[in-house]
Amino acid sequence: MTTAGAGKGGNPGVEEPGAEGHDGEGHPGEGLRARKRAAARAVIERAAIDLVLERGYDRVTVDMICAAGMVSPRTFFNYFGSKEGVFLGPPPADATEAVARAFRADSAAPVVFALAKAVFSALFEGQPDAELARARMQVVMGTPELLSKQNEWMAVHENQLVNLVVTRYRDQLRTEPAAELAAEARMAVGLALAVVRVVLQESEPEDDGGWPGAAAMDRSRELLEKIFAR
Amino acid sequence: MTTAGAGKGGNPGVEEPGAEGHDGEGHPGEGLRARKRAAARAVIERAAIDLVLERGYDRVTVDMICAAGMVSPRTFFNYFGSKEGVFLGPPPADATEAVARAFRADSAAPVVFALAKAVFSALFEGQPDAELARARMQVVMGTPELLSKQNEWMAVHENQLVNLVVTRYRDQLRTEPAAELAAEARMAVGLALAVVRVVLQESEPEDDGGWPGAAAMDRSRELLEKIFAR
DNA sequence: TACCAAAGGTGCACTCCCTGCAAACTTGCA
DNA sequence: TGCAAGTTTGCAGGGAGTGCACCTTTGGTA
Repeated sequence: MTTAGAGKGGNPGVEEPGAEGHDGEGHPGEGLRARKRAAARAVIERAAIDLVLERGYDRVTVDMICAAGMVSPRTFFNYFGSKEGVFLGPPPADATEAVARAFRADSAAPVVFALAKAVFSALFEGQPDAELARARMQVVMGTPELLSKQNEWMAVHENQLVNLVVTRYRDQLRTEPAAELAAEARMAVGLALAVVRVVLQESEPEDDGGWPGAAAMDRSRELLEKIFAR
Repeated sequence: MTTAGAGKGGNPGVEEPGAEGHDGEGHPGEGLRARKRAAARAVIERAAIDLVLERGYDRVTVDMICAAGMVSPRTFFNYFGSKEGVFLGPPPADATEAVARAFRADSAAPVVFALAKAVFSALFEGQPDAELARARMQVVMGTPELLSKQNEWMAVHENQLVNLVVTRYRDQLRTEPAAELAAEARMAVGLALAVVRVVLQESEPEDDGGWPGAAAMDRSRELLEKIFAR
């Protein structure tokens, strides 16, 4: 959605065939239709990731992925909406809610870290296949274009995150004028996303397998304090 | 550089005709050749910006810009390398050096703010025509795709910025192991870029005319302190 | 002043991403 | 078994971006 096409406008144009979004495998009793879809999806994703891992993002064409995944290009676009889509997973719509949930769940941590953690868990949750998730990560981290899209992803939802934070401020009975709170919230969100980006880049793909969890987060916290201590 | 083309790889492929980069108007005594180039460049940029302001980014095609700017599409790409290029200005290569200079120049301010300020000045410096610069800004801010590219721009050069910061740490006679310093620097850069992004978004296009200078920066500083005070 | 080599601009053909549309094919179900 | 809804696919086409060969303009020179 960056370049071609006449009347585009963004991921919204991706009207996935079935109803329930992006499952990893297709729950057993969901009808042949749904299972087939999920399977096809999985095959294509796998093919795409392997291909890119092997040849690099821009030496892989959509046609290649389709050949390997045994679908027509048209179907590919029906599923993922764009070449990037197959690597970045479903567009934010679904994910934002997850972030909100995670954020509200832990009201103890300082805003910035609670937020960062929430974004993280949203980024990694609902991915049943750890190996696949890691491979995907590796691809995204290693491809500036995709990384950039990831960030865009975050940027698009900055507003919702800001609202989330403002709400928390309100819950903390803070009484500054709305504009003040919003400004502070915006900055907090910016910082949180920065933390996410940094941690994401720190963590090498050949890690222990899990995703950068509390450990990395604590470390980044130390760093922040150090930076601001002077 | 996001979508099309076979063997691309990035802005690098933009081999501008002349030598000296992107002047706004062409210094009087530079030879007819250079002056013409600069003039053509200016005309195209102006046309592009006006067009987008009027119709929105993705309702403007490169062909339209070329028609308005009176050059062939091929020439357009020779000049700017991509549709985005005409709005984002010259790719980082030139700009990074400017950031480095600005950063080194003020060693008094805390790292994060010195860095943010430096990026700002690099972003806006060397643009003789304030009105044009503002219009460009307006376009970029109002177009997610372009905004995302801006960020990519920053991301690509994060490493160089990190080195810059590490060097400063060294100058401050800090003795932590290299890895430590690098990690801290990376985080600092991340924060600085976050500040830049936030300030950029805060400042509305219909501002007083200048670019978000020290004022906004000071404000963001207050915010940061507030956020970390708890 | 006429001429020439280099620099720059263009047209052309082609690759690639992506979309709308309608035909063909599957599946779920009565 | 038959049909309606759900899916896949082919086709045609638009828009970005590139390599290449050719033509025009400049800058300088004899």
